[in-house]
Amino acid sequence: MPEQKAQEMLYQARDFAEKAGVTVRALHHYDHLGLLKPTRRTEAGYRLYAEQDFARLQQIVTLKFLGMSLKQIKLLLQQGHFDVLLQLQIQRQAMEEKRRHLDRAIQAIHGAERALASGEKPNSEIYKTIIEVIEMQTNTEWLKKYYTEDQLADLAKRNTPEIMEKAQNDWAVLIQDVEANLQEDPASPTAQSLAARWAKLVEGFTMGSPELAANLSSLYKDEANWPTTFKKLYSDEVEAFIKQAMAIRKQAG
Amino acid sequence: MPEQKAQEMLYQARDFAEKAGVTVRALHHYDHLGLLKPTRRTEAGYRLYAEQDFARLQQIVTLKFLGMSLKQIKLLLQQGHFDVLLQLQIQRQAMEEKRRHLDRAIQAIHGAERALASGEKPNSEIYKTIIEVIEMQTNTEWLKKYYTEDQLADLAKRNTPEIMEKAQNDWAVLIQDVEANLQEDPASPTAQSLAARWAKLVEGFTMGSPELAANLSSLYKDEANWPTTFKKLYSDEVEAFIKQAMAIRKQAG
DNA sequence: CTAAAGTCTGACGTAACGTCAGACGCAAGG
DNA sequence: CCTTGCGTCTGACGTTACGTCAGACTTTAG
Repeated sequence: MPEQKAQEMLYQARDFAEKAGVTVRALHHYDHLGLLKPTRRTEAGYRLYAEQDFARLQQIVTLKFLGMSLKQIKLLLQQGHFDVLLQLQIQRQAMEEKRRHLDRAIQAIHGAERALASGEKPNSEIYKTIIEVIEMQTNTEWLKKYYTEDQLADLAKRNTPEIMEKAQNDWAVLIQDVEANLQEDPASPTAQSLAARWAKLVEGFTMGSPELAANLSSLYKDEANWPTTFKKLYSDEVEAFIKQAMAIRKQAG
Repeated sequence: MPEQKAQEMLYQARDFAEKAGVTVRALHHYDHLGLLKPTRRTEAGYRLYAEQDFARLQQIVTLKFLGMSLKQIKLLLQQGHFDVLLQLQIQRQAMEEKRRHLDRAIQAIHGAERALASGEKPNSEIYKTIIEVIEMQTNTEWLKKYYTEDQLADLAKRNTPEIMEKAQNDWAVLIQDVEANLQEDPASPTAQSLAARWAKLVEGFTMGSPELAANLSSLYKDEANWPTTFKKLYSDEVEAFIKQAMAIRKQAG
């Protein structure tokens, strides 16, 4: 229950905490760190927070959402905002690196799930399979069988690591979506929309170059020689479904 | 230096650690936790690791890469692999959530950077601006001015949160790339490739629907009424450049 | 034999609170 | 006036995965 004190609106710990979506214990903690001291205390020592405290708490919560440590936050808030932006940019770069790590881990699990689900690997080799997937992510030697050095260099220049990893994820999401819609008619709008996304991803990789498209095609035909973990990026059902949908798309298109 | 002991190859702490890319201290720690005990000890108490220990250490490192805690790893390794896959899937979901959080934070910083760089907001309002960006991510009320409920519902159904966030990021990356190539001739291959990516993203949003494309266009024309943080997703220079490149693209294509 | 390196076992420090525990404050009912 | 019940306060320990000493050995090269 908020307290009316003359002109000022004061909040007790619990109300104040709820208003900002944090716990009372967190308030204690911030107080302890000198990060946010309540405006006033009652004689008995109860913390009383005012509106201005709320603004500060907002900033703290926000910066925490952005991944900053309380120590950094304290520094930023006490030394004013003359380099907050720079700090944020540094912070962003750190987070982008974390995201790359997460992406690789997620992809690795996805890859292992597929390899094990396809039954080509026994469940007992789960660890080996995961390690293979992880190594495949950083080792692209095998691609040289299908592309010239020039083409790979060109791809590498155009596709930064971030874009590559995002593309991998795009594929994973799309394949999931397709799998969830295998019962659809390949001519249906849903299927056609999936086909459109598929075409878009392929084009995103070849970037309109017919040579690349040709090599990509030869790569896919040579399934027998792929590294084990690349096998079964998608199931035969998915392949068949997309093939049909694409045929209809071309006809319509 | 590895020790030759009859038929067995034994490694001392440091060599073993380096072989696996961890620190000696980490080995102590794992030993302490009972996660990885060395095969043997010398009389003086020096740890000696064998090949079989290496396999186990590999698994530990791998699962750690996948974001598991040592406690979880210990459980998994001791109870055999009969539900490792399930654990991995659970783990993946947790990581995907972390990824979403990271994405939102990164986008928020990006958004604030743009808003501040464009000079429409004074640097002193940096916190307010960030909060606005974060709120805009979860509040799409303003879009209703341009799309019908039906269209928004349709978009929401087709574009899961993950896809939306990824798309936002796609745009950010592309815009960065364009900015880095403003000095190019809009007819150059580089520029045309950027234009292709641009068109692809637009199509990814409208999914081929002419109504959506029309609404998107009207949204962009009504720049004056966008929420502040949506302003200047890209600079006027970028807009002009892409306009030219797209014109040439249409002509050529 | 000595100095330089490597190893061992504690033990404290880190980040951001969660979770008691023990003591006190405050308003309402008996 | 006293008792409940609920809220708050101040420690203080627990958590995670080691990093970083510190003090005492062991091993090895010269």
